[in-house]
Amino acid sequence: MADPNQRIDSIIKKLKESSHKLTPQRLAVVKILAHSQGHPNVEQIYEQIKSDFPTMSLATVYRNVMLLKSLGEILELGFPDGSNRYDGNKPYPHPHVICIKCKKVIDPDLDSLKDMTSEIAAETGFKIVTHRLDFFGFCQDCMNQ
Amino acid sequence: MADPNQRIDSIIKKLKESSHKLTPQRLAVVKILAHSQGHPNVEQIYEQIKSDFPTMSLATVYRNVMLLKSLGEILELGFPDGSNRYDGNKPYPHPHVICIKCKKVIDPDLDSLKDMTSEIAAETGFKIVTHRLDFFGFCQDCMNQ
DNA sequence: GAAATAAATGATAATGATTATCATTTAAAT
DNA sequence: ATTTAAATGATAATCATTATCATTTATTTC
Repeated sequence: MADPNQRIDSIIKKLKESSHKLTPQRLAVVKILAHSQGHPNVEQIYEQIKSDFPTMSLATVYRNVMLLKSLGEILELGFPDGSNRYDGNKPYPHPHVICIKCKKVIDPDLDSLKDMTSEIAAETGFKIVTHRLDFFGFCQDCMNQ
Repeated sequence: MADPNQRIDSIIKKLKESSHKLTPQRLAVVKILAHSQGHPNVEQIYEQIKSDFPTMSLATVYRNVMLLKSLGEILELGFPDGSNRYDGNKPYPHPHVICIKCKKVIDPDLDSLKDMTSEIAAETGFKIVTHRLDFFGFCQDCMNQ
């Protein structure tokens, strides 16, 4: 994965460039997302921060996650079941594999991922902006139970 | 697309097999989904039925759409923005192209759609059950404005 | 470093899509 | 025609997210 400190620095730079203030609450959200592996949701980010920052408000987590998303620094993963998870490491479209049971989300390597986007654009006349490719199933841990 | 009458017959058969009653309300929902091209949402199904069936309840549309989904006769498309649309013609995973502006959803032909599922299963150890492949952009109509 | 100010925060209310509840109605079996 | 389990209509409850607003604070300016 991307080096967390590098990610943190680059996000802080983006925040300053867009003249946003660097509050302790904001920095806490940035740090968690830059270090995250498991694609956390807002509630998980909130709980993690609250343990050493008890005055943190859930609304503030929502606001900062929204801001980082609008700056293009994190990727929002809205899933078919309505849940939202966030990827602070690779803020660009990439495939995901989701366990239907334990809800873990992983980033697979996919060699055969051709440039389907250009084929779609040619066939439909759309100007394609982004895409989603998600596989749903059961992980090995959940199958062994 | 699949022949609507064929779809209606096959859905009715499924309903009878699973001993569900065939009410006028239920049949209206089935007919609209079997004839639909544009991947309607629940509200659109409801509005369309209400015009010649004014006592129709929104809750009944939700219930029947849910039932048809659980019988595997329609495909629910939950999108990242939280919206839900339904495909009554091809109730199996297939790619979609979505216009971000006018929200139209079309089913493209995609030659290069390899069997990525087996590659993912091999790499991750997951037992893959389903997948989603969606492209988001602007359709030609919306670009010409 | 103190004052000024626009932005951020915390607490909570509002929203909107979906689901649950429950009394009444109805499809289909007997 | 009678019976009964299922379906319906109306509406309340839910839950994640967004909006509101008074208060606090990071950063700029002197």
